[in-house]
Amino acid sequence: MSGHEPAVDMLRSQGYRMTPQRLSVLDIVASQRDHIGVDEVWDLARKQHPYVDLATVYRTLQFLKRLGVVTEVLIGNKLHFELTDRHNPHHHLVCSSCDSVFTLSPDYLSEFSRQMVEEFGFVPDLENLTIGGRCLTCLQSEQS
Amino acid sequence: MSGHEPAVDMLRSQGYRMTPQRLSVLDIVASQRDHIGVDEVWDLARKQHPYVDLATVYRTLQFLKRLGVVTEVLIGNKLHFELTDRHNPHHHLVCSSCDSVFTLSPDYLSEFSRQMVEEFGFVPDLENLTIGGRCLTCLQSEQS
DNA sequence: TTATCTATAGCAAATAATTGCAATAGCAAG
DNA sequence: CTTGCTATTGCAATTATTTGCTATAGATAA
Repeated sequence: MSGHEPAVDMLRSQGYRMTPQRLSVLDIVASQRDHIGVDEVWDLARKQHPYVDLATVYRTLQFLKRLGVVTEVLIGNKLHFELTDRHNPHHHLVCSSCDSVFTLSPDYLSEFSRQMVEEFGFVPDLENLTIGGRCLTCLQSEQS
Repeated sequence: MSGHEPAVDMLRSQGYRMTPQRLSVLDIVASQRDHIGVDEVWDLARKQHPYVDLATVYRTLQFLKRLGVVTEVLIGNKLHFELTDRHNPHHHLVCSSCDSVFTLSPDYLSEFSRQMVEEFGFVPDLENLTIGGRCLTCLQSEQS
């Protein structure tokens, strides 16, 4: 009915519960074309429910992130989220000057990831990694 | 007298000012063996001055970070800082389970960095990048 | 020295995100 | 359908960080 039945079953089998609030947050993130800020998720969620607490939105997003359902992107100093795209995985590059977000093929970091695991037993969470820096446009428009 | 004369001159020549607060924060970070949390910097700074505002500590640390003098490390969800070590540059890997911090040679990401610049004109700030993930110890002690 | 310019500090308030606790409500079992 | 267990919510408070504004005080030049 909402298109998330497999996810719901998966949750239940793990001892988690599917609540209207969670379903709502998931639907909202899933229906975005792009990543969305926490406050925007909250605003949209409140249109569906008489009241949804902001803390619940935060907790739900972290919960879905832990399950790998959504991906976190740090823009400026606000958290954004997008539905994890298993068919088109990518990393995020964010310009600290203009907050532009660029997506990057995982190919660029797959060797790095492999090395971390192999040499140090450290499994990096590149899925939710935001790499900060300066984009071409901002670098060019900087006097020095 | 405090060992930061070159830095002070550099600041002044750029139009910045060296204040007792800034010098204090710099000294504190520089005297740590390891990275240090913002609140700890604040506590130590207040021992040197009758009053130093927490906002000043935050602003000073961001200021010094922008100049490349200190490096930011995100541990858990608190910012830590360490003196940038030009002779032994490194990245940080942080376990999201136990908050252990591992340092990593820049060699592992130099090729990646080069590619970002060359292919996208994006200059990543790997200096202040914290890579999250799970360390070997935590992975082993996880039931599943 | 003294005057001047303006970067910086203190302060208070705002913003972002997290957390503890008691009440509620999923959901599995009977 | 009812019951019981406990995951999850709402709520309030807390923590972490940032920001706007005004007064202060570095630093340069007269």
